[in-house]
Amino acid sequence: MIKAVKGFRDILPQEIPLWRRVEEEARNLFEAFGYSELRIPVLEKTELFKRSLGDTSDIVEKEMYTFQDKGGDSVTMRPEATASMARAYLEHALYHSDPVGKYFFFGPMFRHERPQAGRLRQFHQLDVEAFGYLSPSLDAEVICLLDTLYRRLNIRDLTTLEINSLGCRECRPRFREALLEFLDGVKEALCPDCQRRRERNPLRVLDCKEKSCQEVLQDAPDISQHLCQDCQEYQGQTLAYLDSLGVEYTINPRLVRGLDYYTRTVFELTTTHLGAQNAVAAGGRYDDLLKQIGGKDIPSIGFAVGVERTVMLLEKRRDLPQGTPFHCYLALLGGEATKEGFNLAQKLREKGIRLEMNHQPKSLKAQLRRADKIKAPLVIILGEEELAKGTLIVRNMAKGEQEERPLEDLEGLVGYIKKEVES
RNA sequence: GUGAGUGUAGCUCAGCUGGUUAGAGCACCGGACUGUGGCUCCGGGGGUCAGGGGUUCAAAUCCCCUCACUCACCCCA
Repeated sequence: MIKAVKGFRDILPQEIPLWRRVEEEARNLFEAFGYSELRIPVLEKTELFKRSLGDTSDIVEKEMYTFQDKGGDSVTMRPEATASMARAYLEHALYHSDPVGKYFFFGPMFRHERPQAGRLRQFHQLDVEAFGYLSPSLDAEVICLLDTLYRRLNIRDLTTLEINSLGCRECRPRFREALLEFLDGVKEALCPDCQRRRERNPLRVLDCKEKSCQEVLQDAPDISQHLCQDCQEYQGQTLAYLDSLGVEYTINPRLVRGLDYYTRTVFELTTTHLGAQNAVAAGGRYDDLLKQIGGKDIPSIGFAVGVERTVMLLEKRRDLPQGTPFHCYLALLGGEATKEGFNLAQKLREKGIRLEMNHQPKSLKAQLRRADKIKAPLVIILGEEELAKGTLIVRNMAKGEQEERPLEDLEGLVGYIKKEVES
């Protein structure tokens, strides 16, 4: 049997209500905060991701779905949305019509990783980007948006918000130097992974999970001590805005993000409820990215929400939303009644009744059993007897009562069904 | 890419140190109740025991290989 590709999965009907809950809550909230939906393509030129994520990042080095299209171009299925959003923003010169561009996106991302709990090769992100302003109140607003989303979803208490500043193009390199110097002195004591990180992305050594590394790092330089005056003030103001809103967060000077393009404010929403994958949403400021991919020098900030992981948190709650219920089930007995019922079903559906009908010659018992299974509150019974009399039976399943009504009175029937379903 | 674990019905699993027709619960279909659901009782369909090879009189069970899935490392949402 042909099965789905590894790391790619179906989202079955019973899971859909939770997905819709997340999507709808997010859309409403994003729009309330002034963001417009912008839909980006699945495929981009490979170059876009190489330039934005950095050549040495794991995503670019080994996780991208990259191939040659028929024209010979190297193209890549997007592993994240920010680069594409920035590209679209620049390509359409949206900065001409408005100094600040606030956009959101929802869709699948692709990374060729080994799947495990909370990690798939095709996964979904909700993505929020604000292009144009370098302003602490904007940073605080973006973080507050994320905080509000999880409070609305009633899972904020399952998460922790961590914030840090990575510095700007002035002070970040200086910190990097200081860190490299320190790591050079202790390199023997580092785990093999950190030996490698030291070469490729030294900041990443800071959040190594290895206990021995964390001990060695006790005396590592602290980024907050290396921030320039501007960055320090910027972070101070951002945090002050968050404090004034009462957003709960912790400052984590060891928080570094995996992607190269981040500057200044970075943040992560993590959880301990999802196995080894603890990041639920994450983002930060990327003031140099737009220039890096060949555009104008426009400061920006954004974040991405892992939808599967968020849905998994929602599943921790017992108040799961149900799917859309039916109004009624149409049970039919006999060939003539089936023909008549087929037309009746369409008439009722045109009137807005959510109706499922029987399609196979089955006993009334079997049809009622199915009506019960799909939780239809009402069953319309139309058999040869009713047809002969020009009537039909409407049965209220919860009450176990039923009444006979004239077949011709469609308006009356619709009104009756709606009234019964309400009660 | 590395490591570990697990593969028996649609789902969750039992099947002891090899022993005859491979089981249960749930789900599905039907009957008891010829046209009235849920509860109960009874019955039914559904399995190349992941695949291949080996050991043996005999393999779901032991050995080897392959594949798949899961978890973890790595990385990240």
